[in-house]
Amino acid sequence: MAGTVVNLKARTGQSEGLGARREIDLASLDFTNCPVRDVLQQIGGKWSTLLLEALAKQPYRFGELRRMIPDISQRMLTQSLRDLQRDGYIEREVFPTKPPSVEYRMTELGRSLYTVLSQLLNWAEANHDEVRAARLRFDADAV
Amino acid sequence: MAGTVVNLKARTGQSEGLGARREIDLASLDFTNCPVRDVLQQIGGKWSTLLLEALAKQPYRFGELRRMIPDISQRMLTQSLRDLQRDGYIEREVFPTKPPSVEYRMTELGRSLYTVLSQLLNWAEANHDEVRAARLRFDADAV
DNA sequence: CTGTATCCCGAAGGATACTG
DNA sequence: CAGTATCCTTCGGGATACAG
Repeated sequence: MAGTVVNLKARTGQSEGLGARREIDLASLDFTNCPVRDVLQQIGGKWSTLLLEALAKQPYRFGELRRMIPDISQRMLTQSLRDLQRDGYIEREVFPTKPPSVEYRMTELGRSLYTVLSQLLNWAEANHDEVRAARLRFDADAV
Repeated sequence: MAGTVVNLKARTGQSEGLGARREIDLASLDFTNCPVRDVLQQIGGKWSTLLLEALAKQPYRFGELRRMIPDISQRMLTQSLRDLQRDGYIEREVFPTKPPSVEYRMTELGRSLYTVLSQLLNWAEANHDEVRAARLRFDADAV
């Protein structure tokens, strides 16, 4: 089972020490190969999960996605799709039609991710009210 | 099952239309009550999952967390803990000792979240290599 | 239709100093 | 010990215009 302090150290790019006695070495913090952050940073983007949700259902073309998410800018749609493609979550196929058309579809890796990601999305939806209630309580106490 | 285009519309703060025929109303995009983004924004923070992982294991005091994550600034540690507390994921208890000590512990809501969140963290750890490989391939093709 | 290229702004986060 | 307060930098992301 993951999720212990050992993983914490892995997250900050450190190797685990010998015991609990030794203080951690502050130098040489790399951060570039923290697996969790490396993945979460991507799907933590403003539009990533939205696109994954859409493409999990079926392939879509650029313009279709654009219409489905009217408040995304063209720039961010392109960039988000590129990033998802770069990480191997989605594929891009160009059809050499008269006006060129491009279709995006989810890969197996993407589906694998979406399987666990959707659990989190469902949780968020299901517990949103409780979170909002907690916020109201907190803000009230803070006067 | 959630995670369809209907949810997409919910994410952007819209109510679902009557059918696929009608174009969505571009006006009145609220965004403040998009459940998924409302929750994901929090745990998408740079230190949130790290703190949740630590506190999922056991309660910790401020300084302990600080030592466990040496590259977090005091400012961000305070703020991240506050935010997690505000959303109801963790509790803060002050012990009126000589130098005051404060302990943070996970709530039931936090454990509930962490149950599904840890699945995602495990996935990230397990598939990190594949993601990195996909990136290398993408970057190579792009010349 | 599917993008690139620029410019720009606000929010996230780091460094440092000070406090009960 | 456990924070606040202030300043400053970086970066994600929006608006707009142009292009193949």
